[in-house]
This record gives sequence, structure tokens and C-alpha cells, in this order.
Amino acid sequence: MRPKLTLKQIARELEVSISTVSKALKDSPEIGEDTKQKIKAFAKLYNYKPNNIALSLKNKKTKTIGIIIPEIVHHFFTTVISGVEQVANELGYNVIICLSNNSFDREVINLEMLANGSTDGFILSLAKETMQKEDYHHLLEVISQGMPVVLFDRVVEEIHCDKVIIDDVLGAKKAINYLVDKGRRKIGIISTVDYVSVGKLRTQGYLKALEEHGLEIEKSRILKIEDMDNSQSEIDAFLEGKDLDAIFAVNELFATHTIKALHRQGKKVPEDVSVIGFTDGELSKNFIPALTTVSQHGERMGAEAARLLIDKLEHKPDENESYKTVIVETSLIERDSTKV
Amino acid sequence: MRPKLTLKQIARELEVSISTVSKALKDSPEIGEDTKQKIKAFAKLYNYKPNNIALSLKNKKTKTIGIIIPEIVHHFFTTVISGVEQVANELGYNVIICLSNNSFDREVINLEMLANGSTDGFILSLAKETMQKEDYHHLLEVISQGMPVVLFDRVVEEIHCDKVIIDDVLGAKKAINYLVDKGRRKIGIISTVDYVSVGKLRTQGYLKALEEHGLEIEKSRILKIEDMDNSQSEIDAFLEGKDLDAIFAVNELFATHTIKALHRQGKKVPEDVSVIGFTDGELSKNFIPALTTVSQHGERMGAEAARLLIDKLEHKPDENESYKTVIVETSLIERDSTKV
DNA sequence: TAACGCAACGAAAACGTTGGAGTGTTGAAA
DNA sequence: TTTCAACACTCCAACGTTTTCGTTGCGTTA
Repeated sequence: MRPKLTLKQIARELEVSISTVSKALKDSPEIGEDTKQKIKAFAKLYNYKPNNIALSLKNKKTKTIGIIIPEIVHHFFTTVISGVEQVANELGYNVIICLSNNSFDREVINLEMLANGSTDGFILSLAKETMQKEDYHHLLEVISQGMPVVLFDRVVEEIHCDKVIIDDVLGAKKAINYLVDKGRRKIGIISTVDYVSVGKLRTQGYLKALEEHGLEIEKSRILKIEDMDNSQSEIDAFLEGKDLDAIFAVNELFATHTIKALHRQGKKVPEDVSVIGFTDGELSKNFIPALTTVSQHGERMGAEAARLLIDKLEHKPDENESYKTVIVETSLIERDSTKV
Repeated sequence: MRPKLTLKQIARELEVSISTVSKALKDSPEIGEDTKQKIKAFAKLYNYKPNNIALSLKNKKTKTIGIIIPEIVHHFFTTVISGVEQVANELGYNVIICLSNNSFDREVINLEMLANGSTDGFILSLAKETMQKEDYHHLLEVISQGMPVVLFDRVVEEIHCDKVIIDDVLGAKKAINYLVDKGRRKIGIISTVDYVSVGKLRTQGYLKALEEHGLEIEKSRILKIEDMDNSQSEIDAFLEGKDLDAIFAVNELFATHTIKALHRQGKKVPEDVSVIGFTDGELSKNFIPALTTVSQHGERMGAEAARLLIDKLEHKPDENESYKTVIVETSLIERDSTKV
């Protein structure tokens, strides 16, 4: 076992000072040509690589960005990560990923851990519990310390920082408009409780679109699911005996559960009822029928977030206290669950 | 913007030395009670947190483990990460995730980046390209520097380290045994080409199981898919006019494609043909019919890998050069696609 | 009263790196 | 001969911690 080579060891071996080695490797004109060559050759031979930790300490930069997400076993978040990773790597940054598991405490712990020098900035999507508690002191704290933060997907007005979101309202409207175009009129929605911002916004879009088409809004056509673990049975009960010709589900899982419930009740998709989901994952693509869905373009969101963050990191001197909110376009992907 | 508090600043503010502050915060008996209280109160008030980078440099430990995976937009890998994250967090470790995107070069770059002080050890699954090139010098290099490495899923004999794998052969045999138990005899397999080790091993299991049951092996019942992007049409063609009563697919996607193809040919699943997949993802759970599948227990694999790695990290003094290979049991999850 | 013990604290080195400020030796211009 | 620039280095401080080894001052003991 041969431990890592340091400047000091090279210096001792070649009988020069540490600074000489450092400068030689950086091609400084202060160092004579032959000494430079000798040092470089030695360094290459023994595969010298500077120690990142020491550099971080010195430069007060880690060239690492932290990303904290509620859960990783979730297609949307992985696509976001993928996007972040790509541009981060391109720009010479590393990515540390932590999971909050939707827990407020874990979010705080991870944030504090990473904030103590490990990363230069954050990209994060709030944990469900955090949004419920409406306690953002941990984020405000790191922001006040001068750490750039970019929020995505699950954002909140109280936190003053760059944000990357999709236009949930517009996305939902697109879905409803499409359904109306296809001649559907009795449109239901399967959403989440309102403190999950996306559920709230998509429901708003649903309501607005109906309004714009002059369709009446019936409360009985709106389901807000509380307990994610029991979504199937809640949907089953909700749909029982209801006369709808289209359903807009705010996520993939609700969409598939909806279709299963409809099947059980003897209805055909898309013939009797059209179903549209939100988020374009494996499930949507491969389900039978394949789901028409509003795609969030997670990868693009991640890329935007990374660009925003790194931009802040590299231009901090400006001290421009202006925060941007990038809205990534959604697009409707038409598949079998709405084909007439 | 209030920058991070350091020991030095506390010391200056309270007019004591840095060492006194450090010791007070660590509750050293060297420091007088009242001084201690004063310092602690101040530190708490201004929310002092030691700088991780400085600690890493001093202790030569980062309390961070790196994990490099071929792709993140893949359910199996995310479950592994989830498992790693859980035990790592429990044991006070952070996780850095990097993606190789199945590229040899990116794997090397990420590995070198993380090896220069950023992490204490690695958990990784080899990139496809790396396995094709059979070039493992980058890994051998970091191992020779004394960095513990744990390989999972896609492992290779040439690298001497801890490993976590599943018994693919046994997993496949379980699937076939189950089908035979259910009275199926004409069993086909949809696999990948042989250089993908899992495809090869699962095919071996299939063959062995048939043999053990005294069933003849017919080459016409074996499909090895080359082009992942065209798997659906290859499967369609393969199944055309074939008389099978069960099909074992080596992954989720092939399983769903198989079912779709069967539907198109007017066959019912599971009544006419049973279908079993491999890997338990969202797709398997939510497909109609829900897929019977061989679960790889990715989370458990991740947890095992993390435990193995951290064990090596914390007991390095022993210098026990023995490497373990943990085999995580597969289990058959029975769902609708095989129900008689 | 000198020696000693002890409590309470400070100085300094170390981790690996960088970069500005010195230092010594040459050779050439004044 | 003196002066000075250029060259080719080395020294040192700094980043934030921890920890070992002092160094005080004071009260006790012989």
C-alpha cells in the first residue's frame, strides 16, 4: 500500500522546497526550465494529484454542489439529478446528493452537514414535512451566510433565492384544454392535499381551464388524496358510480390507479374515459394503455438549476441581489390513454 | 450577509486563545467552568459549527463515501443508493454520488476526482464500457493507495476487493422452478446478449433449471436481444406463432414488452401464458397485470455495501487483507402475471 | 521561604496547498 | 569598484482544526 503523494514528499525527494514544487507544477516563470522538467517528470511518474481537501480549505471553495431531494426512488428526481450532474461536470463541479426522505429533521441535518464547508451551494426540493411546518429557518440561515441556494419543483415564496419550476397551472390547463378539444366535458381531477404546492397549483389550472371553457365546476369531481399509501382505495371509492368522461391525475401513480379503478368498474380507457397523467416516467411509457401525460422535463430543470447556481458561485463579487425564477415549459405527450 | 463563524473569531471576541475555545467546546477538563460556560453560550448563540473541510484535512478522514453508478435514471440503482444512504447516514457518513453514464472515461475522471481527498472510500458498479475494455487500472490504483472499494452488481474477478452481488443463476432458477411448479412446461426466455453478465447468468439459471426438471432445451425458445432500443419489435417477431405457456424475461422492460406482444397475438396473461420478470420496480408493481418478478433487493445490496465499506474504514488498523463477497438473496414476488 | 502541585490557560505544530515577500548569486552597466 | 537587475530559488503566512506541550499564577507543604 503506497499512500498518496504530496508536495512535501516530492520536495524532499528532489531536494528542493515545497513552493518550488508547487510553482514548477503550475508552470510558474519563477522556476528554471530544467528544475521544472525534473519536477514535472517526477510528478507524472508517481501520478501526483493535488489534494482537494487542502485546496478547498485554502480557496474556501469546494467546487462541489449539494443537492437535497425528498426521495431518490422517484423517476422525476433522478432525471433532475441527471441534468444537474451533466452541467455540473461540464463546469468542473462535483455533486453531493443527500436524501431528506421527506423528513424535516433529515433535511435540516443534511443541510447543516453540507453547509459546514462541504459544498459551495445548494440545489434542493423541499421535503413534504418542511412545507407542512412552514419552517424554513435552516435555509434562511445558510442563505444569510452567503451560500447560494436554488430551489426547484417544490418551492416556496418565503425563501428568497433562485428558483426553477414548471408552470404547474399552465401544464394542468394544457391537459384540460386537450381533453376539451377531444370533446370531453365531464372532467374529474385526482390531486393531492393543498399543502403540496404542485397539487394545489395543478388543481388551480384545472379549475381555470374549466372556467375558460365555460364549463361548470363540480366539487364532487375533485379528489384530494391525503394518504399516499392508500391512494388506490381512495380512488376506487371516489370513482364509484361517478359519471365522468375524462380524468386528470396529478401524477403517474394516481393515473395508473385511476385506470385500474375504472377497469374494475367495467369502464374502458380511453373509449369511455380518457386519462391524463403528469410527469413522464417509465410507468407512463409502458403502462397499458400508455399514458398521455404532461412532461415536466426534469433533466432540463436540473440543468437550469445547476447553471443558475454555478453562475451565482462564480460571479459572487457582483453582489447582485437579484433572484431569477426560471420556468421550464411543460409539454403534452400524447399516448394511448386519451386516443379517441 | 454574515459569514461563517470560526474558532478564531470566537477567541478574539471573548479575548481568549483559540485552543481555549476549542477545548471548551469539547468540554475539556483543562478549562475552568465559567470560561467554558461563557464560550459555549457564545457558540450556541451564534450557531458555531466546526468546518468540515478543516477537520477532514486534519484527521485525514472525510466521513464521506463516494458511489459511482452507470446511470441514475434506473430504478434498481436508485434503490441501491437509498440503501447506501440509509446506513451511511446512520453511521455518520455522507454520500457523494457520481454518474459514469456507462462511459469508461467518465468513470476514471470521477474516480480520480473523488480519490483526491474527497472521500474515504468507494462503492461502485462498473460502467458497461469498462467491462468491455477490461481496463481496471484506475480502480487498482486507488485500491493500492489504501482506499477501500466495494463493488456491487456489475463486478469482476480481476479486482480484489469486497463485493456485493446477487445470485443471478439461482434467481433465474427460482423463477423457472416456480413456473414448473405451476404446471408450465413450454418455457421461453427473453434475455440479453452474453457480454452483459446478468443476461448470461440468468440464461444459465434458466438452462440449469430446465435440465434439473428433465425438460428438454429448445434453442428456438431462447431470445437474446442485442439492440435495447428495438426490444419491442424483436420480441414481437420472436413470439410470432410460437407455442409457449410461460416466459421468463430478464428485466422489467422485456417482461412488459412480452406481455404487450402476447396481447397483440390474442393471448391472455396469465391464463394462456405466464410471465415472470426480474427486478422489482414501479413498472412491475403497477403494470396490468402486475408482474410476478424476481426481486434483487437493491436496497439491501446498498446497505450491505455501505456496511462492508464502513467496516473497512473504521478497522483499517487490523490490516486484514481478506475480502468478502456478500450474496444478497433474491426472492420471488408473486403477482398477477402468473396467477393460475 | 523555597519547593512543589495544580488549575487554567496559551503557543505552536500539523494536515497540504498557494502566492507574495524575501534572499543569495550572477553578470553587466555606470 | 560599486550598484542593480535578473534569475532561481526559499520562507512564511494563511485556510480552520486539534492536540501536545508549555507557561503562568497561586496556594500548600516541609
